[in-house]
Amino acid sequence: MAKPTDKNFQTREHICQVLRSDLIAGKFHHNQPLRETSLAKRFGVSRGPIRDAFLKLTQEGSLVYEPNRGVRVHSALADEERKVLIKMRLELETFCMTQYIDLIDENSIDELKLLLERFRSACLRDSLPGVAESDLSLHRHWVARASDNLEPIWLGLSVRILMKYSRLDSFEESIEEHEKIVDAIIKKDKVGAINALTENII
Amino acid sequence: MAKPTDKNFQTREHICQVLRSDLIAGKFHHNQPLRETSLAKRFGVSRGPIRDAFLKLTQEGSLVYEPNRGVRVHSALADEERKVLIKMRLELETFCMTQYIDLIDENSIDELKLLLERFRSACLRDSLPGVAESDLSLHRHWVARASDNLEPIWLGLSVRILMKYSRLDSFEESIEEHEKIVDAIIKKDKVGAINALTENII
DNA sequence: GAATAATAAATTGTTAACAATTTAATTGAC
DNA sequence: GTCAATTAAATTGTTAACAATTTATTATTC
Repeated sequence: MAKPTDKNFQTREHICQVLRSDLIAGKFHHNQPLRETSLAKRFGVSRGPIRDAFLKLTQEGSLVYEPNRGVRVHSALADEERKVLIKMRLELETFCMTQYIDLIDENSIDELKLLLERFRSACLRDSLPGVAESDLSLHRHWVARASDNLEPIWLGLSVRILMKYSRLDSFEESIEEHEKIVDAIIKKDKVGAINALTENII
Repeated sequence: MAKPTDKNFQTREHICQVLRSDLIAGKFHHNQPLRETSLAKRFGVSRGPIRDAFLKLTQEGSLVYEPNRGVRVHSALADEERKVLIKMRLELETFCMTQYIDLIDENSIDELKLLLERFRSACLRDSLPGVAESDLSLHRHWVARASDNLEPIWLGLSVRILMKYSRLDSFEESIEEHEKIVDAIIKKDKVGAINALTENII
C-alpha cells in the first residue's frame, strides 16, 4: 500500500485510486458535485492534481464534467446499458485470460495468491472500499499482464459496472467465485478460467 | 467548426479534439513524446490546459503517461487486440443503434444528413484529419443520442481502433458504407442499420 | 578513446494568485 | 409576498513562478 511518505509516490495516481474506490463504495450520492477546493484540502495539495484526477475519472465515466461547473458523480446506469458493458468486459477479460495463462511464471502465481488473499480479507472485514479495490486489483493482474494497451479500457468498463450494484453483493459468494478463477489459472485450464470468469462477471 | 474567437469556446475540449484527429491521422509517430511546452506555444495557452488534454487522451488510450517523463504516442495495437476492441465497439454501437432508431425525429435526420455530407466532402478532399473527425462525429451522433453514459467508453475504443489502419482505408468504399447505414436509419430499419454497421466496423 | 562523475539544460510536478463564470443572497419595485 | 434586477460569494479557468526530476552535456580519470 502506497503511503504519502513514499519517495516514488505519485500524487495524481493516489488521488485517483482513493476517489475511485470511494465512488465504487458509494460514498458520494448520484449527481453530487465534487469541489476542487474541498478535495484539495482533504488531500493536502493544491487544485492542480485534483483537476488531473477529475479528468481521469471523468474519462473513465464515473464523473461528469460540465464547462465552468466542474464535475459531479455520474447518474446510475440503466440496466440495459449495464448489460452491454458486462458483455464487453467479458469479451475483453476472456481474451486477456487466454493470453495471460500462456505466460504465467512462479512470480505471477505468488502475486495472484497474494491478491486473492487480500480480497478474501477485505470481504471478511466487510470493508466495501477494500473489497472494491482488491477486486479490481485481482482482475487487473491478468488484464495488465496480458495487454498494456487494453488495461485503461478495461478499467473504465469495470469502474462503471461496479458503481451500481456493489452495495448489494454477497461477499462470501464472491470469494468462492474468485477462488475458482485462480484455481483454474494455476492449473493452466483456460476453459475453466473463462467459465469461472463468466460466472463472476454477471 | 469551433474557432478560437468563440465565446463559449472551451479550451481543453478544443485541444483534445485537435490532438485526437492529429493522432488518428498519424501526424505523430509511435512512441514519440509530446512536450507540454511546445504544444502550449502552438495553442497559445499555458501548460495547464495542455496537461488536461494529455490526461484525457491518455485515458482514451492514444497516449501513454509515465511519471516525471510526460506522455508519448501509444505503440500500435497487436492485430488480436484490435479484433477484441472491434468486437466490443460493435457490441456497443449495435445497442446504441437500436435505442437511437426508436427516438429519431426530424432534427435528428437533418443532422444525420449534414454529418454524412461533411464526411463525404472530407473523403473527396482527401483530408485525413477531416475524414477522421467527421467519421467520429457521424458515429458519435447515434451513440451520444442513445446514451450519454456509454459515449466516453465508445470514444476511447474508437480512437484506439482508428489509430492503426486509418492511413490505408479506401475513402470511396467508406462513403458507400456510411450511406448504407444512414439510409437504413432513415427507414427505421434496425436490422439493416446493424448489418451495415457490422460491415463498416471491420 | 572509453567509462565514469560532475555539471548544465530541459522537462515535468506543484503551487499560489488572479480572471472569468456561475451560483446564491440582497435589494427594490410592484 | 412575488418577481426581477443588483450585488456578493463561491467556484472554475488560466497563468506564471518555482521545485523536483530526468536527460543531455561536459569534464575527469584511467
